Amino acid sequence: MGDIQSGAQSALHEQILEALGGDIVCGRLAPGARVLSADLAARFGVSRSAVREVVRVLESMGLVEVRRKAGVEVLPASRWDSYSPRLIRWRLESPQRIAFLHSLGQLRSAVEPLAARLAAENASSAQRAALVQAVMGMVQTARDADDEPYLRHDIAFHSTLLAASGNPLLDGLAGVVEEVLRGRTRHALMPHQAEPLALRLHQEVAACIASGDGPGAERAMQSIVAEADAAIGAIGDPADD
Amino acid sequence: MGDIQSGAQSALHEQILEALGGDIVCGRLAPGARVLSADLAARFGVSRSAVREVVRVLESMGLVEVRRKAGVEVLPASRWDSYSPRLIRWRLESPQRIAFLHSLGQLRSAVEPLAARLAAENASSAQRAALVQAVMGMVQTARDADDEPYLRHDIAFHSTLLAASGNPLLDGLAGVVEEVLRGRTRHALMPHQAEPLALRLHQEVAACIASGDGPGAERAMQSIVAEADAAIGAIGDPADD
DNA sequence: ATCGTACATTATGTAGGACATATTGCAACC
DNA sequence: GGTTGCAATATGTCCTACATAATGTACGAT
Repeated sequence: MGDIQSGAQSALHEQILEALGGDIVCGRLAPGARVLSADLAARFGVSRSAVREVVRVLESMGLVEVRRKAGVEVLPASRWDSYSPRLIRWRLESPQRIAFLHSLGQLRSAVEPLAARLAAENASSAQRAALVQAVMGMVQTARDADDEPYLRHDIAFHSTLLAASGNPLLDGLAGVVEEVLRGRTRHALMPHQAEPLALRLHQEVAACIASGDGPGAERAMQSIVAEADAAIGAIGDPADD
Repeated sequence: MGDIQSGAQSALHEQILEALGGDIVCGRLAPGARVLSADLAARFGVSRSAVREVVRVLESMGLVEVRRKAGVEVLPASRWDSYSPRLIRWRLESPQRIAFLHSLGQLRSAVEPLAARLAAENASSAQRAALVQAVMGMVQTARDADDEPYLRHDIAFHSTLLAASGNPLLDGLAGVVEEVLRGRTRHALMPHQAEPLALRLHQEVAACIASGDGPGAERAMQSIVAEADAAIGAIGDPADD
């Protein structure tokens, strides 16, 4: 809420988008609430042009609906299109973050094993090498698993795997998975040291894909996602800031 | 391309969004291409404001990136966020429609069986009843499976099932699945009469969910998606308009 | 001749006013 | 009391003006 800081020059609509979107996703603007775009302009201290662009984007994400004469109406969560990376990020910043991470975990448990099997069949040799490389990077940085370098290798692993599936829709989930991994680290849901089991499973997936063992890759990836979801539960449940 | 028809009043930006988005997704505007927003305004015969709103939405979907002084740049498909219902629709209208439907089929083969199992565990009694109801509607309209009433029941079945999973992210795929079913009908990829096997499988899923049989629902749903994907291949491959 | 830097050009970012238009809600009338 | 019509209002669109930042070029130095 409140005014927009005039620190970062330009990207004004970006800031307003973040503010408004965050307000809606976190529930500070409840579904059914109506706001007049003129009021928004006044509240944020910007022109109507800027507000209109923001509202258009929110509308395209299904967060709001704009009705002539009635202002913009906040829509219920069921109408949001949940796979916009921005929306994912907002949800990971909302108080219901833990529940949402579990939903993401369930989705990954269905999608990533399939992607692993397809990757074992379709990956290019460069991609197979990149997967092995990523795992090596994870092992080398495992002592600080809650730090940026480990995160980067983890992201590279999963992104490469999804891309290697050869299915553009599975690849399209790379951004979502990345937000999950980032959110997990950012919100201190990662152990300081990487789980040895997790590392071993990542190695196995990479090895199976390298050798073209689809079912093996699928099984190992199932274990990865199950382990990850369990870890969030263990850490996240007590300390629910 | 060309000018915007002045027939439909208002919703101007909507029309431009459809035109521009379609051009990009169908490849008429190739990735890497740069357009000046002033040129766009001139081409469509509208003001810069309208174009700006459209460009913002396209940017939020990852279709374009706007660079100061360099105009808007069309991004490669890997950058698009693939799950926007609009984007799905555009892709189903593009020449690569058949390939995309197979990608969607793979995704559904991972997601919908999981959703069916979860639905068997979590569905409300109203949802269980709605599923049975939807299947009954499909049976009754099965003689014109390529027609609107059958389509409506089919959509109701899958949407209800995804919602009943209790996972908002799976529910979030309802729009995607709906576009698949609609696209399949619109582009004449449905048989005139419904496959008896498909009907029987839908009945089995509904029955399993009604009785709380998760694994059974999962298996039957696997068969549904496999059958659907096979059907598209059979019809779509020869007649690839 | 090539590289680096400084500047002018240029297209976007933002603001704000103007008019058109559709929807809402009230009021009058049947 | 229900229906029709009118007026108020907020959005849709357009236009103009100025600020700003990035690009590409030209100049100078090495």
